[in-house]
Amino acid sequence: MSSTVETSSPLLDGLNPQQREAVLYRGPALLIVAGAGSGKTRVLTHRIAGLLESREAWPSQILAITFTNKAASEMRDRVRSLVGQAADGMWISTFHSACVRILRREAEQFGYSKNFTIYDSGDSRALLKRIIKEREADVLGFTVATAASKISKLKNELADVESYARGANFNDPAEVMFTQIFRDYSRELSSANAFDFDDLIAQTVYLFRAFPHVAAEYQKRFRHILVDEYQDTNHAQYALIRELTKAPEEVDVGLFSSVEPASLTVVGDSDQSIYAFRGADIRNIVEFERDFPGARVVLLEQNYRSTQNILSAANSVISNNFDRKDKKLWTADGDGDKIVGYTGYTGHDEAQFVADEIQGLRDKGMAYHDIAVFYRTNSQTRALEEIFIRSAIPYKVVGGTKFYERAEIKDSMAYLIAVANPADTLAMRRILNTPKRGIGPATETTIASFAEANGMTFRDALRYAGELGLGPKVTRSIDDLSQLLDEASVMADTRPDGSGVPEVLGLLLSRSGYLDALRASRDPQDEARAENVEELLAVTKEYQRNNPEGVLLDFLTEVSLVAAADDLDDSSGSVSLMTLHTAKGLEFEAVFLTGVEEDLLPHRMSAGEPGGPAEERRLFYVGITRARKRLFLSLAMTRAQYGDVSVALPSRYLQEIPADLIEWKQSPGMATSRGGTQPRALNARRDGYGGSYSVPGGRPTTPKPKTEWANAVTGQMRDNSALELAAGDRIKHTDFGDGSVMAVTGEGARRIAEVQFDGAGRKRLLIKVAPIEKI
DNA sequence: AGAAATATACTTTTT
DNA sequence: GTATATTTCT
Repeated sequence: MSSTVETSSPLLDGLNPQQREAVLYRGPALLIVAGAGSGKTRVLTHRIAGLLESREAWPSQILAITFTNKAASEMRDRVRSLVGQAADGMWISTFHSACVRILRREAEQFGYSKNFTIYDSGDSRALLKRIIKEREADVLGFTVATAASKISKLKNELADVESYARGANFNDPAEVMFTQIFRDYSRELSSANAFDFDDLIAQTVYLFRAFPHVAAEYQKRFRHILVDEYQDTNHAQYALIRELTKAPEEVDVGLFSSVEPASLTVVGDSDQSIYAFRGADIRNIVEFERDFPGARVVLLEQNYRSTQNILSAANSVISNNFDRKDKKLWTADGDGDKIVGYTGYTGHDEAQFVADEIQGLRDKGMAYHDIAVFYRTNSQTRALEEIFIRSAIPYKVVGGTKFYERAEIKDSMAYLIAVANPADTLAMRRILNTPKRGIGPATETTIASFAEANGMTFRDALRYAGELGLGPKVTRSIDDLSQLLDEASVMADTRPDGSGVPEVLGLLLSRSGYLDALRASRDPQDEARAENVEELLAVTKEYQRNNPEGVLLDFLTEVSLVAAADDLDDSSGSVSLMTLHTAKGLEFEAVFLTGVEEDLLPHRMSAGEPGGPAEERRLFYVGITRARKRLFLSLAMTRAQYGDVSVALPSRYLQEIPADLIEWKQSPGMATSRGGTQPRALNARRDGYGGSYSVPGGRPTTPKPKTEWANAVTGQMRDNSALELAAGDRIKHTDFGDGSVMAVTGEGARRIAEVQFDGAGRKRLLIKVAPIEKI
């Protein structure tokens, strides 16, 4: 059944024995346990190239699933550089893109039409908001967020309304209500001819299970299925893979199935599982060998990315997670520089450190695009951006508040959706009175009830404006809009003079008066909005240039499925800022991991979740292992969040790194000073995790007294809560020198002094913990 | 209907 | 502090 072909080919050059085995093994199932930086992409691409080169598979028989579109195109490029044009017929895409592709082809099999549109989470939330309001479900404690996450969880478990209702407790009014919400939501989605993100996977599984002849087509077609980041697959994705790797059911009666199940290769690392909150089930990878009996397992532990110091830190952090197979990353390339640590006084101070170090790296010849700054939450970008702008460091925030979430962009997109998928009432309602054309809620209701009474869609009801008994002005507005949509639709379908998406959007934006309304507005923000809309026009042009054959629906699909990491441009010449989640799968010469504080990393929200702190530790591990040469860990003693300032403690994970790996430019020791005893002293032994903590009970070996973790050890800590300060006082700060107090605000532990320093400028200081004294 | 003013939550990570 | 929801006013 299985064999390992012994050959020597360029595809094997420079691979270590384990990598070679992973490339060469042939059999029904292969699990590659790939530690961070162990060359798994290389292994995957060489494996694919090997299959193509030896003619074991045609390109069209290969399905490779990656986590992001960027990873997909990278993989395609690398296979192409190995085998040339043969790479072109393969399916290399994300789970979601692959499912869209299948669903578009098969939609008509089960009551959808192939021009369905995709609801992003914002669309889902908007729909749920309306449903919850209509049902007055908020009195039972339902919010959009709770309903959305519950529905998402259910869909990821492949539950639908009926199966949920079967198990529901009808004596519980909340469960009855939720069933109704879920039912309304599903009904609205299907009547809008739309899928949400979770549907894309779940409905594909449903399609395969309900229509074995459809499933058989794909089971026969795909002979080799490869899945990257397998540790982050959820149950629905797992089920999809299971369906695809079943032996195709032979339709001809009485014949043996002559087609073997597809061969499955999965790559993953349970230590990098960071999407449990999204339904990822680590058991998928842990129990792979049980799921696929006879599976071969190959372990890749040699690391080709990072220095040994970085790897040692990563190993020692992750070893604190119990319930994992022991795995140690190692490199043959030497220790490298020490990890640099810094404790800022505030988030701004921390950002300043990052900016200064980036300039230092730059002076030594490192390019900006080789540097990345990571953080746990998106809101942490603000301080970084402010300082970066002031320091003239070019940067790009990857992901975050996205372009496509802006209202003006959603409006423009809604026009396109209304043309591509007239059944999508949500989009229709959005543009109905955008720009203002005198169609208010009352008119909207009239149209909706007319549509319902006559069994037509909302869109078609617009064609009967004259029969709604409305005023002449409103009737005229509706007519105009309806005609504009028809014209745009004809243009999109027939593409006169080679026109495409940009022309359709241009027509809609100009004839609807939307763009003019923005330009004519006296709200200064509308100028920026108009620019954003023009930016979207530019995006469509770019799209059409890259995809001359692409139609409106293709454009909409692509936009719906972009991942945060997709818009990362390697040649941009700027520093990349992103969340730790977005950073997965990427690598940089130098990495700054910021905000390494309790309540941030691990995030306070994770404390209650079972397995939360362990998942946060994996997140920290992922961040550390992105770095090739230099790693910087930073935190702040105080962090400003929405208005007020709170005291921050160093993350528990910091002490899990051996002390001799970190060189503190400014340690948390003098920074963590708090009043009273310390229930969570920095190097206190913690329940369950005895492991390695970085600070020995005695004196740290760091030379400067400033960098000692002194307070945690000696118990001497600063507590200035008794310090009286008023405007006009002179003070001395250990870092900033002498200065004058300009103002004191706040009360008790929150007292803040605004100080004009003679040498260091104006700072706001939290008096309780500031290293200051009156002079 | 629409704009302006005031109140009110909400802050984890994302395909 | 921000974005959104609700209100009040024109």
